[in-house]
Amino acid sequence: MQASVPVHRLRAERQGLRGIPEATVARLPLYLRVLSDLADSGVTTVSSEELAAGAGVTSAKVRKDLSQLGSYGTRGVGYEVDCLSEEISRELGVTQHRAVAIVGVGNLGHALAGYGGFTARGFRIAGLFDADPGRCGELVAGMRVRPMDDLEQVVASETVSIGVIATPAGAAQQVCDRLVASGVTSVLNFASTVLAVPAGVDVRKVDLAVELQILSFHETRKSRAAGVSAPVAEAHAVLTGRAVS
Amino acid sequence: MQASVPVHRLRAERQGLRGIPEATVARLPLYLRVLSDLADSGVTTVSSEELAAGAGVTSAKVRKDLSQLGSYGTRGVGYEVDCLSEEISRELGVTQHRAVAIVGVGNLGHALAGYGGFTARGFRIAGLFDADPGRCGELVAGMRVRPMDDLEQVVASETVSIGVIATPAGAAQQVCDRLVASGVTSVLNFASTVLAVPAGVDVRKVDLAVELQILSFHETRKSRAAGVSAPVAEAHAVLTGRAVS
DNA sequence: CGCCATTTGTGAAAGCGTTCACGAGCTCTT
DNA sequence: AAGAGCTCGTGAACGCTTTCACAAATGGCG
Repeated sequence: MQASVPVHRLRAERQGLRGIPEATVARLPLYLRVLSDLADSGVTTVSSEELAAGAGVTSAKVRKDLSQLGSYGTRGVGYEVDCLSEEISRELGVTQHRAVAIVGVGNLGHALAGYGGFTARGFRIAGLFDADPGRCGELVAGMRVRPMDDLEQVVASETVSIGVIATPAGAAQQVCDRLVASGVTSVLNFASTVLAVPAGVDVRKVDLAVELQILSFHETRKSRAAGVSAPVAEAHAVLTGRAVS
Repeated sequence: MQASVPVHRLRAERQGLRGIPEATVARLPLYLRVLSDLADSGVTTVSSEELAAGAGVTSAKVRKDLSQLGSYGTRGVGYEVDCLSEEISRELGVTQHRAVAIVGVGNLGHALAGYGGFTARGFRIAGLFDADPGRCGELVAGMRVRPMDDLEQVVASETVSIGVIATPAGAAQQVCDRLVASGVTSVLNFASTVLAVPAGVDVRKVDLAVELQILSFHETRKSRAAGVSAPVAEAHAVLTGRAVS
């Protein structure tokens, strides 16, 4: 029952051809945002040090990350903003505007639909769906909420590749199954449930309560430390410089 | 400018006394949720295997994680649900209901205020704040939106330790500074900016656009693999079995 | 009571990710 | 043209995380 499937060949393939480490992939969007801001400011070149400062990481990390994509920097000068930006966008696949379906138009679904960051970063909301018939037809962020019955048709016709689940936890798995069955191969899950998906489908989970609990842990650590010894609190501060998810 | 502050003593302290690894801390909330569900179902004991299935991790991880808190399991039997649940809650510091301040009551702020998961997991919303005077006084999730001027007073009188930033990126740093100056030592940042904070303050960042971009990367990887060679796609599928954040 | 099935707890090993340190290469100045 | 100064790219070292494998401990059963 241990599911120790061939973990061997995995790395062989990953490192072998075009193998970019997960940790690097998670930081590429950060660099991309900084580059966008720089481009808007008219800056044409940027050093790894500056890029690092903007993204909240170390310059060594920036250089190593970018070296994974190839050599797009110039020694003694830095990176060309436009060129690098384009390169990262291409690697992330955000040049082709991907279609996204949002399921569940409650509080969170509303927020997601109205969130400008999605469209600004190369994503297009192909549809909003809700199981509640009373909510269907409602206008949210300029789009009409559709019934769940339309899901399959929209996913297919709009070639939706990413599904966002913003439903209550109880409905999440069922919704996920329908998304996957319709052809969605990536899921962003806001419900506090672990989703079971077939191989080949990616799931990322965002749980707000978890984030708060992690912060809470460090809070209690800080108060404890304060009552015991000062250097602990100090050392802790250093640790928490990185604010990655 | 490199900020290579004493990274030495850090681990010395972390491992030394009550040093729980970050990776473990990030999973404790997952276990806690599963335990809550089990308790609601009337289950009294649980094995590492079951707990692992519920949390979407491996059983080895569960055992190693829980062993960090001490020995709360019984060999041959498993863990006692109530006992373990209490132990984790205590370690995370969610037994004492922490006060949270939410700044920025736009789309996202609304969603956060109305999100039941916060109060259900031991957090209390001490106040909603917005810079827009037109929005102040408005009722959101049964609470009145307060002007930013009230921030310091509320943080102090309600002993708010966690601040949630749901403002536009432009205002985030300024809001963060005010929160920290008022005494907040943990920040959950939804704005797509890197926040500068003094030592001793924790920041966690949640960026929805980043999550989508990471998924987009894997999508392009999948399509590329499909067009190039089959085994790559297969290996990738194995990789993505884990759906952790 | 002794054995067997079960499951925890944990060293040891392997895998990743980060940091360090420095050579390589570019630009500019003299 | 040569040297100085800067910054990228990268192998090597280090530390954290995960995985593996198994001894230790428990409960049940004959």
